[in-house]
Amino acid sequence: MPNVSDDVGARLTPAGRRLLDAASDLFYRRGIHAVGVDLIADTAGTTKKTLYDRFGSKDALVALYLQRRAQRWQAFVLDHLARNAPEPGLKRVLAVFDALEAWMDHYDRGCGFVNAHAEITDADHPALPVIRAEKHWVLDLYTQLVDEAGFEPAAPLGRQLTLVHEGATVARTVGGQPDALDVARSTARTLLDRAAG
Amino acid sequence: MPNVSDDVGARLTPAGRRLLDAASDLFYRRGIHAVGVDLIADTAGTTKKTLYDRFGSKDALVALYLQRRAQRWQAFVLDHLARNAPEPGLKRVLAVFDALEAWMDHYDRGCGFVNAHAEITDADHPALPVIRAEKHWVLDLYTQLVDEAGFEPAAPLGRQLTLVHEGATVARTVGGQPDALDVARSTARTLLDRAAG
DNA sequence: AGGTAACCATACCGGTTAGTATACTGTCAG
DNA sequence: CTGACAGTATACTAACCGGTATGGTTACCT
Repeated sequence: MPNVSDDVGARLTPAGRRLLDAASDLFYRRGIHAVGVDLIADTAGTTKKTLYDRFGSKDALVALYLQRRAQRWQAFVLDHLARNAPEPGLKRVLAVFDALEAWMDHYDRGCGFVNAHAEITDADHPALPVIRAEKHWVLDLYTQLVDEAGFEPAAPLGRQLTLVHEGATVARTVGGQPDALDVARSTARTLLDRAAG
Repeated sequence: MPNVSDDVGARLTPAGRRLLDAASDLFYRRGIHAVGVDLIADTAGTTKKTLYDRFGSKDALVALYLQRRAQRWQAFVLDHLARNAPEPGLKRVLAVFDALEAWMDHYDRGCGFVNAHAEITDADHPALPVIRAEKHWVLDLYTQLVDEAGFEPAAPLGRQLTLVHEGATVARTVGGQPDALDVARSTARTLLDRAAG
């Protein structure tokens, strides 16, 4: 079952929170390599000293940025499902695509995890497990929702819907197709319809 | 109709060719921001002077890298189709996913265009039109193949298959699912089956 | 013979990179 | 009272960034 733990930034000091907020915004909008620690410290209204006292390294800060982003994204989806489609079934599965569309209305630079993965080449980077975990969470979410909706076996259908989900994200941002999520929903409906038939 | 023009690097001088070769490999494997012009020149066994004499700027070199990558990818797909599924029909549509899988056997860092898009934030960057064009080419390819296979209307089905295509690329690399293309093929088969029914 | 394109080598420019060092101020708890 | 913690401010390192400048050497073309 998808689970969302406590907020990553909950135990941070005020300056630490400002740093993580500034870094998150800058990393997502301008990329990781393009944003230096000096800019992060200046934007947060503090100093590099405090940044390294709190987070130890830029890589750790990057990992924390993605960890908190994953938590917020997951909480957003679960909240959307609870509000709009609380009962198991086909409608609840399709509501994930609505949640993705609503999420992307606030973020126009695509998937922060895919983007981070593009910039990280070091196999030991602490952000890599976070990225993998987020992708796994989406797969598990679809698989579980499909299972709860009564489809059997659920795993293959969950994997198919995950492809559509990721493809829609790329098509909308990189491909420049504003209505990519309409296509995704129609695709998902067809796949679910077929599996039910 | 998908078209592939002459090789981008055809008119380059020997040193220019070495520079573009080195830059292409480095940009794809390590990312754009992480690779400096000094490293490119050293790897190519030449100097920065020659790099700027030939290409004018790093941005222009990036655009050329993506342009040539798009040409090679497109030629690879069309060649694969001509060899393995020369006749219009369902098999020819599905063969694109085989081509994608074969292509990705050589490249383990995902879609170079999605990765480049993640690093480029300047709206005036000369590489952006190249990225858009590549994504558009894939969409046109699927739409045309579906049309030639007799599906009507072809456009919606082409868009659906494009989502599956992009999603499989992300799932295989970022998601760490080695068999993502098996899922993509089964998904595509279902969608085509459904549209034919 | 003279021009030109291609190339190599080196040095330089101002600015930025991640990360560390030093020194000082405030607050709060034992 | 004292030590620990959070913070600010500034300076510093050594390396790297994209881009430019200077100067010289081939080779080919007219």
